Amino acid sequence: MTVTSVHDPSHREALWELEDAFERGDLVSLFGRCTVSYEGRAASDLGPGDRLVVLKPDGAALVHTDEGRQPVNWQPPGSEHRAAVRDGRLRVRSTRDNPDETLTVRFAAVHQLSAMTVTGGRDLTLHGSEEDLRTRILERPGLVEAGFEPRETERPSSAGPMDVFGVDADGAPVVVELKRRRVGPDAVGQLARYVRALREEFGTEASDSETNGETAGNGGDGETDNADSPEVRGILVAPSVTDRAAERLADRGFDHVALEPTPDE
Amino acid sequence: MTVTSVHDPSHREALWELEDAFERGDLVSLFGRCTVSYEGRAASDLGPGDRLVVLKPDGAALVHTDEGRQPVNWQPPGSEHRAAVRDGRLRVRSTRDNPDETLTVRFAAVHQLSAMTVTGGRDLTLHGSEEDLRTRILERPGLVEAGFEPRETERPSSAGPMDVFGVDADGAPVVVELKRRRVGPDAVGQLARYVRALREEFGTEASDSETNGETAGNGGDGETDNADSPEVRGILVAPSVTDRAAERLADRGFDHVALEPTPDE
DNA sequence: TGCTCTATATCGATC
DNA sequence: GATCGATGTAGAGCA
Repeated sequence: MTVTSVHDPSHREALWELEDAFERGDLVSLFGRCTVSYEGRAASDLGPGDRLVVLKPDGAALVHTDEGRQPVNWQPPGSEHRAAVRDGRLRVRSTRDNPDETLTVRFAAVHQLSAMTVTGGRDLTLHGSEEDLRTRILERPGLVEAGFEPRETERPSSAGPMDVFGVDADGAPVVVELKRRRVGPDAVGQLARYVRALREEFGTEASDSETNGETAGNGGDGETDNADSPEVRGILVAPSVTDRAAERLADRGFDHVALEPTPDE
Repeated sequence: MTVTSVHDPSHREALWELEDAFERGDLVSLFGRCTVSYEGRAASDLGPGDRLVVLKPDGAALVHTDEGRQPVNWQPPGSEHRAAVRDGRLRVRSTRDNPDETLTVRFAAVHQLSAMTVTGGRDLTLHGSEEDLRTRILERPGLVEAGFEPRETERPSSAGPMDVFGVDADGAPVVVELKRRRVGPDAVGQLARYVRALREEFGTEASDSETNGETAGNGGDGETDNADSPEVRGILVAPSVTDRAAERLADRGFDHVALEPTPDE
């Protein structure tokens, strides 16, 4: 059997089991009444109470109460677990460097200790991510716009790599920013940086009159020195946008295409 | 004992224990070989392997492998846990609405099931940097205000102990409330309670026109001799404050001093 | 409820 | 190692 389990062990018993489990590289689950203290980038203290402590062989440590998705305290992978008995009580300590951080759990009582040697897959296949959205657009560019032709993904620019770069039906360059979910104004800012970078790269001659029928009356106030519609277009592809984001899109003359990462059924 | 624990239970046995644990509002830890699937904003599948499943009475569900700080799959608080035996195997499902999401864990074998009735505190005091902030201020009172003199820390009052108590250049009493990070209106309320308590304690003439007296014009810097200014001053020391908090500070005639818990480099 | 911002964010890719 | 961007981010504050 790959699982060892002790109920209401003494502190010293718990220590033995813990050390064995560390040795074996087991995944440890520890129920008990304890206090927790953390010192590092910040610091925290947690008074006595019942908690679940998880110790992973990769160095991760988690302290969970009965509430919340997040652990109340934790240590990331790469930390080092040590256990000891101090003043007759089990103490579990997880430390790491850079930054120097220490998590200490002091047990008043250990209710249950279980350790499992883990076998089997740990690779998750996730669908519906931004990666899926990119794939979907590259396979069916018409979803973005009739006549859109993707030319490059992760195309570098002075503002960093853009998600998709291509040309529209008129041959005008298009920057496409992909978001897998509803977005706020920050995404518009990101798109704007790419577009600005490309305009600078292309020299930004003001030849224009692309007659973008859908750009809702690009008012004269927003742009710094581009009096006419931009040579480089920006399209934000996301399931939806916030009101504020829509305003900023309109200000800059960008378009929004409503698209989910995966087709709806 | 508040902990129940079963080793290598049958699927039906595990089901009973799980249902009892849900009924009691226990925190559940479940070791076993299982597959996991998730459907919602995205979708994912995880093949057979040994994992630790945590089920919380607030609806949170976590699936952990032996690696990483993050659960490989999860459900946030507010979800609903259900357990059943299908095809002779234990199935745990956690669902929520808005968005509609379902997490399903199908067990090939349950190695260990533990459930604990949780008692005790769950409130974490993230104090560390505030301690640093206090130290920093005590060592360099001028950071708060020119001429400020700390007199006492954790000075007791009817509203509880205040972070720092002192006097300003004019000898007026000052309550300093420390926060290690950006704060909202609640911190202003806390500061106000301390100030009110001190005013009562000092028997200060009831110039409690604090709500309408001097509003914004007072704050600033040259509070050398404001006849209207309250006898007891309040200063909130925090890296930054929300807009709402700033309004309340102004309303009460308190000051905000922007200060990080630790010096910036 | 929805929106915005912060986090001991975590995590991966890239330079 | 440092920085940048995505995340089923989670969680708090605020309208």
